[in-house]
Amino acid sequence: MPAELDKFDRRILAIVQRDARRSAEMIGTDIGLSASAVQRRMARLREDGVIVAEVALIDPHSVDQRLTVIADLEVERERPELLASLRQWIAAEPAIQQAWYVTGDSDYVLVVTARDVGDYDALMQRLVAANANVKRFRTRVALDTLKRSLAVPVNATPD
Amino acid sequence: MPAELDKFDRRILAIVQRDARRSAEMIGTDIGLSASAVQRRMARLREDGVIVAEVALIDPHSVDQRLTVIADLEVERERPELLASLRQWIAAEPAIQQAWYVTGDSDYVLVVTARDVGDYDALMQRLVAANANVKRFRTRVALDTLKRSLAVPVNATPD
DNA sequence: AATGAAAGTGATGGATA
DNA sequence: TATCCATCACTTTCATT
Repeated sequence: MPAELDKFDRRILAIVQRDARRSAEMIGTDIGLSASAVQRRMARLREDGVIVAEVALIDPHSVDQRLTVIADLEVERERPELLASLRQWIAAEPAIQQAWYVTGDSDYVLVVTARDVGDYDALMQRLVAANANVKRFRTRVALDTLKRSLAVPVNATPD
Repeated sequence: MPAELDKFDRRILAIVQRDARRSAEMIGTDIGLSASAVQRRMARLREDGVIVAEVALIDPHSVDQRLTVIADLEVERERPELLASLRQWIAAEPAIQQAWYVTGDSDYVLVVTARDVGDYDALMQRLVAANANVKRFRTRVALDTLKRSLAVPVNATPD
């Protein structure tokens, strides 16, 4: 399960998590491996779940999603049976991009995308109406997005 | 610049932001278009910057990044000349996946990935040492990641 | 202007040594 | 692992609507 990753695997990961369209041949010349060796490794990395998915990143503005909001949810800890349904609600809502259960006074942190404040407000009203255990939430509007990625440091030169 | 997206474009986006490896032919049969039409549209969506990138998503655990932290930074507003260097510092730091300038009492929200608490602590000490305008920060450790994506709702059936 | 079909190019994923 | 080769996917061209 904790797949052993060597130097080559890590270099492949470093490349494809920036550009998944790059051909195996180009990656191979970059890292000093043949194209088929790169392909084999990528197949194994997918198989092992190291590469979870390959996705296109869309500019939110181009699809009229101009607003990003960080929402902190505070929930009633006394009703654990409602937590599962809150989690399902979050999972099913496309406007919620990311969600963590966190330490500190507010229990969940959400990253929400919306057309405008009205759209966001409607979403949060639906969230509160559908989840009785949400005590309150705090809204922080992103005035500027400095960085937006899910890339992870892979330490490409350990060997 | 605000590219006009029709029903087909939106359906393509809905698909490729979940799976960028899907062939143009399969997408075409799904949405009722030929493979070459799909390819042409995808080329245009890339050209217009609607598709920003196509990337592989890596499981953080498989590369020993077990910790995700939401860090709220509070900075001195009085020294705008230091803000630019803070932004550069954030941009250059691979452990910081996402960063927003937000409304509310803490000015920046960061999503940070790290091996463990020691790794995270060292990062934040470097951040504070390198950026004199950072007054304080708050750390919230993600105990559970419910959702992790940059997918955006595309409203695939407006027409 | 955008489509679908067909031809040409290039990448991929096997088998083999 | 690298090389070879057949297959698949992508890109361009072109005739059509």
